[in-house]
Amino acid sequence: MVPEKFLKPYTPRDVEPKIYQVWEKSGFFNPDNLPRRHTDPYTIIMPPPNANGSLHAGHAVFVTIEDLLIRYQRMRGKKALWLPGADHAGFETQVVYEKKLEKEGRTRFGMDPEKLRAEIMEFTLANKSFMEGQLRQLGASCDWSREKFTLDDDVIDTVYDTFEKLHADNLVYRGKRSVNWCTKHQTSLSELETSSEERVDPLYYMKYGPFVLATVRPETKFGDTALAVHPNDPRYQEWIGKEIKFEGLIGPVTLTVIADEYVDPAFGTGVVKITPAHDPNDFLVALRHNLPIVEVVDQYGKLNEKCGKYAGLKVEEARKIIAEDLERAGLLEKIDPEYKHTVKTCYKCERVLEPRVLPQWFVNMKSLAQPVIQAIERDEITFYPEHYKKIMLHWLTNIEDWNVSRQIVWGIPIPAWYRDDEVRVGKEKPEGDGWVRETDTFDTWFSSGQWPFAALGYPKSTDFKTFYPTQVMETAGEIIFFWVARMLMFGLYRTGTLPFTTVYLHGIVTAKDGQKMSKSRGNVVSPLELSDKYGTDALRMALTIGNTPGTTTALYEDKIKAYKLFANKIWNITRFVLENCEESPLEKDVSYTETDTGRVQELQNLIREVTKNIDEYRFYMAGEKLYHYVWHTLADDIIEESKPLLQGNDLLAKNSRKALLLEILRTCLLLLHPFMPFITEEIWEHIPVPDKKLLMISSWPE
RNA sequence: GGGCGCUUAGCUCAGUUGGUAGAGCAACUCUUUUACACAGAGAAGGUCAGGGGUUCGAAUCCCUUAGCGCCCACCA
Repeated sequence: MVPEKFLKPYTPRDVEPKIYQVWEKSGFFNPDNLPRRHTDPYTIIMPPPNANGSLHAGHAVFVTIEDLLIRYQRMRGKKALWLPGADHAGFETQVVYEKKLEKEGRTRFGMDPEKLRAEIMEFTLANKSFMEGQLRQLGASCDWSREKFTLDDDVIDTVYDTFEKLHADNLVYRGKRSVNWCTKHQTSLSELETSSEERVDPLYYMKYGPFVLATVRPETKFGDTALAVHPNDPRYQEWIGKEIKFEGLIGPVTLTVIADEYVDPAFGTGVVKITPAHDPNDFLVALRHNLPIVEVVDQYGKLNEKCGKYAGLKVEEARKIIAEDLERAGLLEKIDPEYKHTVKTCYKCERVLEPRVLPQWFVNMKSLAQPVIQAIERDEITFYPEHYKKIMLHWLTNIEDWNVSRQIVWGIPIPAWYRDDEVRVGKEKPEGDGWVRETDTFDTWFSSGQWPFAALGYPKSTDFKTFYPTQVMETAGEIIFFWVARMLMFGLYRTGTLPFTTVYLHGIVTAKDGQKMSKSRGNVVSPLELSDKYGTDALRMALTIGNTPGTTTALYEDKIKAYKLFANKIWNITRFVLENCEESPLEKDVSYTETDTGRVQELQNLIREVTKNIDEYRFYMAGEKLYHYVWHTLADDIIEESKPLLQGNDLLAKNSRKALLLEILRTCLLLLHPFMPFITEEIWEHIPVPDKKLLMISSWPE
């Protein structure tokens, strides 16, 4: 009897949640529970989604690809572990939460840090559990029993150990450096967390005593601590080392003229005012020449008390007013009104960042990068797509020290203590009185960068010994520097072994018009809604086929609809096979006709091609081949030619064909399972299979 | 200022080491034949951005031009 459900179109809603429960109850997501044949470990560490909202299309891509890999390897007999996680996502989450506070008419500033932290924790944990449900809906066959959160105690301990080791190795230091400060978010940011924006601003030529010099920021002049010229500039030789005195806007000014290679004689007049507190280049000059650092812009982007009557003005207002006053005082020679330059902005709020000199923690990256550069040059890491190798090498080669201090509460507190001029690193308060704990937290990527070994319980756990290094890191190309590069460096630094040897980078998912999905454009599609509407299998196929590594992929409903039809096609093929082959003898008792032998060979070619394509990370091609075979070979040709055979009188041909149809269907389900796990498992339950077990742990066809 | 990617059928994109151009969707014609109308059969559609070169042969390799997009970069 053909089950009644096959007489109706396929309805994913009735099937998917039920099937996921079957899988989860089976325990086979946990590699420890897999049958004995699963010996060699195969590990993927899931990029932990930020627990501050819903899963988006990009998450659906990683679930699709990583689940495909894991299911494939599990079927091939690997001891497959896909380790799920959730990321507290420091600054990102804090920004999301601040927006929520704003909507409620509240603000984080002035809030008790402990209370704020507790509130964000509650928010994050709620999102985390919500997202876990969504990952299940997308069919993720990950081992929930091993799920990690980036704020788990053991993870924090590992992060602290790394920090202490870096400190002991002189690879981390606390120093006053020029950092990128966001006046809205009230924190410093790393170089990667900045964007740049091209601007057209006036370039002011100001008179400084005997000199004229060009600047776009006249408002920082009160923080000047020197003037600089190029050491070989013939125009200014006599001034080098001399002091100049002149009357400024708020009183007399005395500045020494220094010589530094940094000055470009061809720009402006060849004379630069050095304002170390508010310009990163000037800061470096100040370090070389031991210049004082005078802060005149405060943390809110306002001029401070050192600016006389201009105190309290915002930078932008001050600039205009000061330019006018300079003009009136005859101190402005000219203005170039259309000077093109770029400014650094906060990648979250797009406000112009203020360079500020603050005591912060920095990681010396050059020595961490060096061994990774060598490993990449020796091709110990394979990148998909290939050209990321070059991009990675370029970035690692030009890497700078990394500011890991953030002035936000939502993060792992930096384990450091201060007393007068003393600095101690460690989780516990040092002996003695007067120690004050650091209030800054780590850049979230500092801990994320340690995720592969931290999540596996380095150094003591057996999981670490069994599952590290992992096989492949699959993630978004846009976080290659933020995350992938740091994992390689920290992984090698802490464990002596690269955390993975294959990096697969998928591209951004866009809307059909190729535009990036964003709330403001209103073109965001929710993968969960699409899954509800068309089924997860269809969504996953749409995200697999036509999706090549490193390039953007357009996701739109028509495409998903096509794969919903494909699911239905498989459903109806099954119905045909069940209706016709119920009393089929087993293959071993049947000898195939010549035609059917040809069909078996054709099927074997398919197996070979699909296997090869998956092994070589061409999932889109494997998926397309399967789609094409199932629809246009199996359904259109084989089933059509079977009809007269099955109704005819040639018993040998009939039995051969029945056995063939069943074999093809079984093989297709096996091959399709990593792509469309739900419908294949559901059908598997209803067709005759010798020694049947769950499809998810059945053997991949050879 | 460097670096990278893309440009193939109306739309979205494949095309693995060079061997007579592919898929899905859309549009067209026919067909309700007991797996499926969430279907089938058939036809149509491209000088593979332009130009040059290597080769017996190039969408595929090299050079070049143009358009689009991205990343990196401390010049006031």
